[in-house]
Amino acid sequence: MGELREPLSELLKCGLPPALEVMGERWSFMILRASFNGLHHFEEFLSELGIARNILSSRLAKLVEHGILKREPCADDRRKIEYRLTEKGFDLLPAMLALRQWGQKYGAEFEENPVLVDERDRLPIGPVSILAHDGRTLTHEDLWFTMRQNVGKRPDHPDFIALERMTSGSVTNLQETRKGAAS
Amino acid sequence: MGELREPLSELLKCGLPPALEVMGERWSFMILRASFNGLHHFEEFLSELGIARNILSSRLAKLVEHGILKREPCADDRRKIEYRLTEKGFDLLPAMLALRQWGQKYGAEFEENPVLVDERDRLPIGPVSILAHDGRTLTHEDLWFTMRQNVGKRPDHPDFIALERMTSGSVTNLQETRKGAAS
DNA sequence: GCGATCAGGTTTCGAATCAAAACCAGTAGC
DNA sequence: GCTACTGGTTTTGATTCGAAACCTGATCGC
Repeated sequence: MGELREPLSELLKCGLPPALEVMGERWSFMILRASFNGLHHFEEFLSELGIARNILSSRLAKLVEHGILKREPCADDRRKIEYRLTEKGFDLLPAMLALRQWGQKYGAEFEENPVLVDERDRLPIGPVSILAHDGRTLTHEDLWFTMRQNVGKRPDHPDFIALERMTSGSVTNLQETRKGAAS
Repeated sequence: MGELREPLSELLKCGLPPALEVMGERWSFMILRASFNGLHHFEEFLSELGIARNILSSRLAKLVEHGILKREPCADDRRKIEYRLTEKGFDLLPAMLALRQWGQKYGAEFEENPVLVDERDRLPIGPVSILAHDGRTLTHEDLWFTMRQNVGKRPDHPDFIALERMTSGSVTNLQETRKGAAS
């Protein structure tokens, strides 16, 4: 990703802070992982994760509040509550897997077992990847930032060069360029 | 992912806990994001992120300790210290982007600007994806768990059916099967 | 029906973590 | 040698975490 930068003033203005508000807290990802593994009940999470009771209670409440899990009383036994992933929750799978694969690559001394496979051919899945719009896989060296109105413009475009060389000082100019182009 | 489960006893035995040991702490992902954006110095992180001084200090130390950033004194001004991403740090990009895209999709009311593009055609990147070994993109509905020695076996294999129907009680049996097959 | 048990919580209280502010130690510039 | 800058540490209070005890509404056994 070279020396390019996002405008520093916009560092907080991206999807990361809202994502971290829920998933940045301790145990959130572990609870999510347990959910992906088919756990649905309070006491299951409690005994499998080794989390404290009150913390589990407040985490589940927060995950429900943010629409990642849904909470519904069991039909057959009304003492029980079912916690199930919503679509929004399932959408966290790439993030969870990417983190897990990274931890496996660098942190773990053991082999995972069982292993996640593609249902179709039952072969292990590949690494979670960053894709171009046409499906090529990209690395950090293939990525650049550009202002929205310059998407698709060739790198010899003046705004582009400005962006590649972006420093703290050049940000203001670029912001002005943006406003000018928009009006 | 249906009703299948990983053996519950192995819930803790995966890449997630080691990954969360570093990246699960508050600010770790924000510091990482700032690093991807070309910030290298203590005071830069401090003023851009709005993090407390002592916390930043201990987070940077931890990220360095875990080999995600490297810490080296500046050649020209020995008051300054440079924090730079290592290869291990760059490998967190898919996880960070997946989280960020999720936050953008569900949490943010604003459009991101600037936007991440593919260097080659300057078009915005696609979503971070789970890939099969042959490059097809997979959703959670395409994924199954299977024991390592059953990789590639057709779904009509007896162990496979056991796995698809896996419940808390059937885990023990499967573990026995595994041991039997290994010996 | 009634006591025992179970699921899913709250409450309480000590320990660890976070955050704001003040202080400190090497450079660097002049 | 004086001052400012960079990258810390220390101190102190607020927040969060965690273990254990307690509570409330089903369900079960009889």
